[in-house]
Amino acid sequence: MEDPIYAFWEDNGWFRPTDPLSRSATAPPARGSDPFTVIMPPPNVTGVLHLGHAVTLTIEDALIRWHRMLGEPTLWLPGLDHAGIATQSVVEQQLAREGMTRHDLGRDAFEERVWDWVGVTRPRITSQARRMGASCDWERTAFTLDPTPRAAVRKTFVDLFEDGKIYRGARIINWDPQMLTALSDVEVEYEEEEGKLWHVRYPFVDERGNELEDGVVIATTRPETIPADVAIAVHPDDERWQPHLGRLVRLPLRGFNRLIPLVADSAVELEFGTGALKITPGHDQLDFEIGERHGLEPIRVVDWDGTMTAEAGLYAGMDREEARTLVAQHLEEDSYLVETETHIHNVGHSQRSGVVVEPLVSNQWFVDTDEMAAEAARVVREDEVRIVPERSKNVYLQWMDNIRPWCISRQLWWGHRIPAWYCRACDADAIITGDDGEITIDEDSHPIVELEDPTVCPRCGGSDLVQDPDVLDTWFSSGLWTHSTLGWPDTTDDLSRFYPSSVMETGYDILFFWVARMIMMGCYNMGAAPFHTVYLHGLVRDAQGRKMSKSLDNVIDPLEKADQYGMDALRFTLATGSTPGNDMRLTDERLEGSRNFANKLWNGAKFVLGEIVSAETLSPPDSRGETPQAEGGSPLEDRWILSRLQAVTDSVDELLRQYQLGEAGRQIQDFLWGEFFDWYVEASKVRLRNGDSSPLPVLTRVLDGGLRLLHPWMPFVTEAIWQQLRPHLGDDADATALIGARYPQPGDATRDMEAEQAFAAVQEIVTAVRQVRADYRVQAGQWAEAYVLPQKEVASAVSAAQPIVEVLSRARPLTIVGDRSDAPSEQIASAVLPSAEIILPLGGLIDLEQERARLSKDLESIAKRLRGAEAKLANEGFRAKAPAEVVKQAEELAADLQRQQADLESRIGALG
RNA sequence: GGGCGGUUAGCUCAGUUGGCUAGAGCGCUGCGUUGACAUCGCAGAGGUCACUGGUUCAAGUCCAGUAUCGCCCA
Repeated sequence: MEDPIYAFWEDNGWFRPTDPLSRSATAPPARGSDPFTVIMPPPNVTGVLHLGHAVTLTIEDALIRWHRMLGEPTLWLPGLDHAGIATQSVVEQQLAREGMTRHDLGRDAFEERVWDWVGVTRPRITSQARRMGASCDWERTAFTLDPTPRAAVRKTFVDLFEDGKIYRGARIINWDPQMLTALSDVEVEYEEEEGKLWHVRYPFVDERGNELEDGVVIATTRPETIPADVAIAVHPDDERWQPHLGRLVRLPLRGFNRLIPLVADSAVELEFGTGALKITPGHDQLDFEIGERHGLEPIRVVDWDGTMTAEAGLYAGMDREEARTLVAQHLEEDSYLVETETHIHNVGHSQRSGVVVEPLVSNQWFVDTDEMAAEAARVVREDEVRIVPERSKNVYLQWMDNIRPWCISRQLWWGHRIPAWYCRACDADAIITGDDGEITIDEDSHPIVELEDPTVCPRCGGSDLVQDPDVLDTWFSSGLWTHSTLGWPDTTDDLSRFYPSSVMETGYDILFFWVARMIMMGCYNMGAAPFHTVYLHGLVRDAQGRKMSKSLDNVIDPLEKADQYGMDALRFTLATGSTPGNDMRLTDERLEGSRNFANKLWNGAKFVLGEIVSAETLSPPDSRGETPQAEGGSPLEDRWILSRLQAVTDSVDELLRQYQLGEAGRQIQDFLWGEFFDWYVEASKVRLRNGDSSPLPVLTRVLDGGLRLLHPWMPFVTEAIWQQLRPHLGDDADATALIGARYPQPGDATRDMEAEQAFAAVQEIVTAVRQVRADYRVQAGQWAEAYVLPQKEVASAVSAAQPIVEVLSRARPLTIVGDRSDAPSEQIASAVLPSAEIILPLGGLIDLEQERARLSKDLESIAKRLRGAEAKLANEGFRAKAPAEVVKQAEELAADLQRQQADLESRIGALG
């Protein structure tokens, strides 16, 4: 059922931003009206659709469909991300199965191989999005490696370079020894692990270099980096070491005779370990900074692949872990190890490969983000960009305010190649060719960065140029996504029309990776923040609340669930399962519930449609009346349901404006199931069975309204039903498809509070009669005589609704009386309600004791509530300070309860 | 160490300007195949809203603190 409907929408052009007034998809785009625009977070091109995507697509599609139905030109722009490191590693794994590495293929052949793979995966991921029902404009689909996004990357890089914000240099970076690439700070995930803290004594030496008995004891978690130590640092306020500052200590490791100074630096934590810190600028960010302050050159002892370098002396060639153990053993044997304690510390792991990240000094490209971050913080702080949920604003601002330079170069082959060239003549020494023929660029080089590929060196005029071998961090191009997809750096119609977009909807887990970068780069390139609102959804977890992961084998495939329960059910479950920013658990039970709702809707609609069709075979459509309005003379249930439709319409509008999609969806469900099907449809049958077709316009109208309201959540089933309903809508058929029909609006009708109150009394009476029947085990199919004594306010409405009360409560004959003496008083079961008293003469079924117990129980609860109400009214403060309306309500309630209490007491008294 | 979030019925969760007897779905109990629907209907049981204190006429809701679980950042 789903695929043909999707094709029907797409073929008719509904996914394009269209003229809101025409309600036909083929009209030219409207220029005047403000569009509603969402740029879709581009899925990884080699990935498969997972639940994170499913949530994104569900929420964005709901927002888009809502705005489309509001008549705004809507653009939802889809795309795909080349996902450098992820895609490259997938293809490298394929090669590994063939017994090859990328180096066997060479760079160009490897890239071709990846493109081949992308050719396979690209259609897969988009067809999965289509299955979800995503009503995005496929004609505008963008890919991060398309010409326009490429040009955007090039232009941004050049601008930032010329601005002095992009530079190349040797800095300490996070190195992934498995993927063999640098990472940015946010790509490192910290995990608490139990490790050891080794306390090591570094002995002082005398003038001749002889080792002395005393020394400085430091605490370290990484003894294998001792060969890279260049100093010992203590806090300047640490009085223990004041007299010793500047003295030398000896590196306490076999094969080393290095003497290093004792320096003071306020970055040293007095409380941690022994208060003294070994300084290893080559393998620690903090030490690197301390080293720079004291003019200490870093030494690199851990190599790119995680083994020890030649600088590590006799430990060279060993793995990091192996060296650690051996160094510790040697320190102990040589009596430099003072103490070993277990220690919980945070260890950084590569987000991609999971291996322990090695901080090391490397030549990389960086973006100095300080100025961009200041602006990106400002637009959020001053609410030019609003973040939902509000609390995420603080998280964002805290990150922006403490931003550090962003390492953007990656030692990969798949991605945007860094647009920098080097002259073989000028930079002969800096261009180093490795054994494999691949080059690396040393620090002392002179990159040529221009908008067009350079052909000659601007300094020497030489034409032998080589391009930087690295590629850019994928998030660099993702950061431009809000405008590169619309044509930037060209000035296109789309760019002027759709930038900035309306809402950026994505998971909170990529707030820093992506949202932050988009705001920085959008402000930088476009001079305006890229969207007005950021909506962050939570993570989908499994039934136990665990994060889904391949290693836990608890990954739920959204499409498999859609096969099982239907796409509408999956979407409804995801959309109503959480509130903004909060995680949700996906369970089969909840999916079943949503499926049941879709099924209920289908069956209910089947009934309504059946009635309409059979009535029309008897009388032609022309003879039917106008669109029903809730008029005074209409039957109570008609007035009630039309008013309730308006009530839920008002509420849904308000909720959607506040991005409360979940609550809005639940309310629509409650309305359709709990009010329309459970009450109105059942009530309508009374007249229909009597050959009176007057409920049909109301059934039609309310079903139509309900389908419209629900469409953004359950597009397929609502469209399928609406297509059947449309021929019967007359003037209300305002579009050829529900996807383009007008969304119900506040102000479409006025509420009829009188009808709502009166029908509430009817519901109360019916429920009470059913309850008494159930208590006395009256056979479900059997009619039972009943009397109703309604309160004055609702008496006429209840009388008018008598046939309905009769059928719904299966009470016949049902007598409505004005006085208790008009009803029987023997062998009766009774109930006292706020709106009425009911009496069922059940004859032999009545058990006096049971009846006494029933009424006493009711009395007890009424009495309890009355005491509460009276206590409230007795409070002088309440009368004085509460709003008059609230006091009045309380008084009415107390009076009501008093009456009920008295009635119950007299009922019990009458039992003897 | 800093910040954020959760703690409401057996389970999963709603409850956003403080004002009804705190709701829903699932599960549970009883009845039921009444001409849309058993993927259903009707009725019912079930909660001192984590704890302590405060503000207020009034607190699940606001404030402070505690406990506990989780997340982010350092």
